Amino acid sequence: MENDMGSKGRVTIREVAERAGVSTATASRALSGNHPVPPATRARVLRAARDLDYVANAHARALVGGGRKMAAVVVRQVTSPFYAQVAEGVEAEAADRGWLCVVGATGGDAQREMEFVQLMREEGARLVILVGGVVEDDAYRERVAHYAHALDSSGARLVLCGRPAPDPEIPALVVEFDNEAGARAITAHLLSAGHRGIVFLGGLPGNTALDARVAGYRAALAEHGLPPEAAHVVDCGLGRAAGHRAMTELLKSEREFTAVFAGDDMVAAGALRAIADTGLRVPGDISVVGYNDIPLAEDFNPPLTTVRTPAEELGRAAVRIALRDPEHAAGAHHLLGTHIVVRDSVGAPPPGRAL
Amino acid sequence: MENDMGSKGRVTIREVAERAGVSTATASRALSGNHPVPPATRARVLRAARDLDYVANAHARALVGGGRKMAAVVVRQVTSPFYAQVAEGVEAEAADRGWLCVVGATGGDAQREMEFVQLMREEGARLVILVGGVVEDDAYRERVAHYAHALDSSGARLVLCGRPAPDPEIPALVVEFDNEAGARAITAHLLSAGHRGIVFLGGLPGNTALDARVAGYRAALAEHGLPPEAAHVVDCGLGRAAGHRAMTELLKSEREFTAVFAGDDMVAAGALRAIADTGLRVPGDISVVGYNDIPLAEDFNPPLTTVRTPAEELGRAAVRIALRDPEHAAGAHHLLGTHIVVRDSVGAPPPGRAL
DNA sequence: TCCGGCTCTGAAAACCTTTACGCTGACGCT
DNA sequence: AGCGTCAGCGTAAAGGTTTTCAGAGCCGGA
Repeated sequence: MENDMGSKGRVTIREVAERAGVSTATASRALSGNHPVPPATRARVLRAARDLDYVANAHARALVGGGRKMAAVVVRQVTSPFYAQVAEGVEAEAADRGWLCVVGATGGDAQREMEFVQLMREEGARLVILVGGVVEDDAYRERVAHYAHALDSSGARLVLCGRPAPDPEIPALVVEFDNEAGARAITAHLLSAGHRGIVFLGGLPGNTALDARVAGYRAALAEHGLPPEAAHVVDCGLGRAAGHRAMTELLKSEREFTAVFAGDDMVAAGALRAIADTGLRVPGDISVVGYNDIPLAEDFNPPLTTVRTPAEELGRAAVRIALRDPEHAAGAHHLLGTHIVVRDSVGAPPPGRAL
Repeated sequence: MENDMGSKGRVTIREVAERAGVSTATASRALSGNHPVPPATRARVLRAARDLDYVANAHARALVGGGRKMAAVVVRQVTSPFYAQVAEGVEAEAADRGWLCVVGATGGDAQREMEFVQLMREEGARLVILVGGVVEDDAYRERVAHYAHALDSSGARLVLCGRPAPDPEIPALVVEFDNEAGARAITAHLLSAGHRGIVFLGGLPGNTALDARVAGYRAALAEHGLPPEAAHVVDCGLGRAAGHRAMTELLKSEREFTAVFAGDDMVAAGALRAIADTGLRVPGDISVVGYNDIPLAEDFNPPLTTVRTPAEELGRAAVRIALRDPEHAAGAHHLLGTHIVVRDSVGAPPPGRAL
């Protein structure tokens, strides 16, 4: 810093070595600490590097080292609170190990997902984390199988967060929440508050995460001795807008219900607004629960009772598990637990409308 | 893909060249399209590359090419809705040009910020975007000056989003919202609704973004002929928790007021909750406005009147501007406009408490 | 005294791609 | 026929680091 090199190119290890009066080999060893070097020499090299403001060239390093400490996390969009939390977890766990974390947003487009994975292969990422549920069709299965084999052949690991592996034999690792258990728990919560007419808002057939929640919802109803017809699933998909639209429809329909189980908190946000728009009260007239416990869920109107899925922990777990069992992990399936958090959006069903 | 190489190492351009019956130079030219090559040869090379599932090694490419198309965006935390939007904008604009985008989260720690910038220098990032207001002390000025010179000397660009350049001469570019104008506009909105007792919740002296909002707030009051004492700034800083705490304090104090101008939407979220906790109504008893218009602001209770700062556009603008004027940009200062969005959290002051 | 082994260090290879340079052969013009 | 031009393509160098291999010097033990 004191003698800033006005020259254009970066300072290389050769110049550091020269200044310290050693060879590049010794300089490299002193700088990387990879191989023992006598303290005096080491100090000289470090001093020279500091004087010249030397920064190692990560590309040269990666070129010889074969790969690099880099993790990639790909989500639908960064602005979704849930995905953002997962990404933050990945970033944090990566940073803890000195790894770099790059994030890609696909906007839900398979094409962009493929391009991004390809880019990561070129960049030599050693860990690719695909997060977010998805509808599992043939195109999906083929795509993921391709990723898995391609990454595996270059020594990288693939982890699927909340989305299924197309085949247990594939060299990929699955880490997700136990959606069925979570959904069962929160449905039971509604049931024990006295609700019998509970509709599930936000189904998306083929999306494994949502399908699991629907399964948990049905299971809870069955456990309470309700007939299968008691279940009513509105397949409106996710997002605030979808929730608002579907809830508005639902309120205009003939359907009798006293509680809504939203597929995730954003759907719940839309549903709450739709309910408020018609002048009904939550939880006085209708109870609402969500899923995921996004950071602002407690600021909804009213504060939302929901299922807490520790998203940041999901991200951390993904990299931790992937890096822990380098060999054994392929095909493994990890389930993370959830718990419900009770706020103010659930009450007893209104006397007049109890079924 | 059809003949998957079971070998460990990646397929190199040599193998592709060999299979296509050309030299590596020709293969490189055909693959990169950087130099004209007869269609027949080109097709043979592309075919070979596809057969072998060849992926270029980005490191080797960057090594010889000197640098790489990579942008870095560093924020306090990815889970903050505002920062997430900015990051998404950067990612989108970068992706549009085939650039890679890496994000770093500092948690507000200067140490981690420095480490991350250092890492970006090693990685050869050509664009580093520091986003988020910050208290401008000597340590900050020195740090940023160091970043700017260090990055500049290796041909990379530094842009500061919503934070000040320590010195107009420094090789950095500033892109931010016109905080003063936005704050003045929304304060005027409260004034024209009849409010005279307006407190600003969320000051953070030294933080230039907040200071500018406070300045706009004071300016609007002055323009309406109110004495300087009419201004009351609570320096509680940002975040939902801070807003909740400060609002609770404020309600217990002697201070007379009918409206609250929260430093950002998260502070407003906390304030709204604190107000609801005491049984007061918004906007019946107190009006509240926020700043930033985060995606969930319309789901607050009540939907929040706030200032829309197009955060994604800020991110896009940062990379667009930085890449547009490669040379001329140093020291430039760009201001982005904002506008207020009116929802339901502002009403007339209650008759009994109007000042 | 001699030798085995140990520590420290340097030369050079390897990593993979791009590109400057130069060669060959074909074609057209004079 | 001779020459200039140019397309097409290969050789080799360059880019910065790590790591292997081997040499040099030294110490202790026999």
